[in-house]
Amino acid sequence: MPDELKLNAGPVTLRRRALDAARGLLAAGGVDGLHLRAIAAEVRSGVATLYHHFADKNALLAALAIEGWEELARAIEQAMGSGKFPRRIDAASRAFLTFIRRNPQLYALMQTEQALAANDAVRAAERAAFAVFQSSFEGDDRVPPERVEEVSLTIWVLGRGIASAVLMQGDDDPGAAGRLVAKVISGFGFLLSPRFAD
Amino acid sequence: MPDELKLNAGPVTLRRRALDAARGLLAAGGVDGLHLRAIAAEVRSGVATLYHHFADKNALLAALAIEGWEELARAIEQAMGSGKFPRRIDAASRAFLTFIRRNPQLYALMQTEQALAANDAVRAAERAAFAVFQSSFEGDDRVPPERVEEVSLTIWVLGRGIASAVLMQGDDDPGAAGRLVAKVISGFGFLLSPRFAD
DNA sequence: AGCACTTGTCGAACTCTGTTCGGAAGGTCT
DNA sequence: AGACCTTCCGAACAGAGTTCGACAAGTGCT
Repeated sequence: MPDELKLNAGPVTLRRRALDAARGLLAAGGVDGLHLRAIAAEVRSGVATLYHHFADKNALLAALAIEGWEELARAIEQAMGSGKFPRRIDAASRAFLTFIRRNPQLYALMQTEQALAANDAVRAAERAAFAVFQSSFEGDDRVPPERVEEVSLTIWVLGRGIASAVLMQGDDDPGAAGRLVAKVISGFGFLLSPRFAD
Repeated sequence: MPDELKLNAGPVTLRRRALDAARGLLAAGGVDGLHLRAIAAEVRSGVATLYHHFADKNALLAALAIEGWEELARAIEQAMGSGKFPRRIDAASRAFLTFIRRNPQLYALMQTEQALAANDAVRAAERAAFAVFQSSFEGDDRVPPERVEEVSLTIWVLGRGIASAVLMQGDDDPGAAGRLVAKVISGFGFLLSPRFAD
């Protein structure tokens, strides 16, 4: 994680360091490889100390997920403003896929950790990220305002599916993930084109 | 699980009973609530005994997932042959969504359990199920043969995304899942229609 | 200064998992 | 009868999250 991506300013508390360490361990070993004792060792504290900064392990994972959604939202926002794509939805979608490719384990946590499904704060952060994504359709004359929600939701959900499929692929073939994404995008493009006459 | 859905014939071995018990516990409490001791208690055996029928817990989960993919493949096949929909892809998609709605926890295991990502047998079962799904496009004149793979993959992945989104929703609002699915399908339909001019 | 209270810290212990070990019971060959 | 294999199990082990009780350092009040 380069410094310029860290918008987590403020004092470097133990909580902050623990979250950073957890993020590193998460990227290295996935959720299953993320243990409190390892985090504690990384920040040179006792395990019990972590419980003074997080209610329990789920709270720590939730904090991680929330920061993930916020980061994704910022990435989408920034991509939309960059003007590199003629259509903002294309920039937003690309930012989404880039985030997944760069933070697969973090995104897996954000998306599939059942223990976070009941966490209101996490879901609020996800809704906020989706709202940013949805805003990429503003001013797009191809979809009328009353359709924007369902259309953006469809693409958002397709993105979730792509992430899910990519994550489930083994790491044996490094190019497999890229080819899979390319196929899906190509297939989607065909379905959107007039060649597909319903 | 009604009896007519059980195509797991053969002798009622302990392995078979353990899998059935596991499936019940899975549906009740999710993967996180599935413990070997609970399974052992359910089939009235010792925990160690389970290790004579499964190499470890992952092997048991893998067996569960494989049966899930096989069951999904059968459901899709059956739906395509029923003729209730004019287009076979519609029947197949419907069967997919029905399976997810009826077996959310099992599908979550099949789709997102990282421990199964490296299991070849599970992934082969998934590929087989996808092959059945893909066959629903045979004879569909809207998509040329060379496009069938990527188009069916796109819809398959969209289904994964829907499942993922539904599973992440809390259980607080029972109708939320249905509304979400409806929105996505509606949005997808709009994108496919000529009204969406790219 | 003295005292109470809060905060941050930690080692040790507890519970609950998956897992392994050694042995017992029962069948099937030679 | 003896050797072997399969199936079974209680007990113990190791590794996770979690809780407990205590200690140190600061802060505010008298």
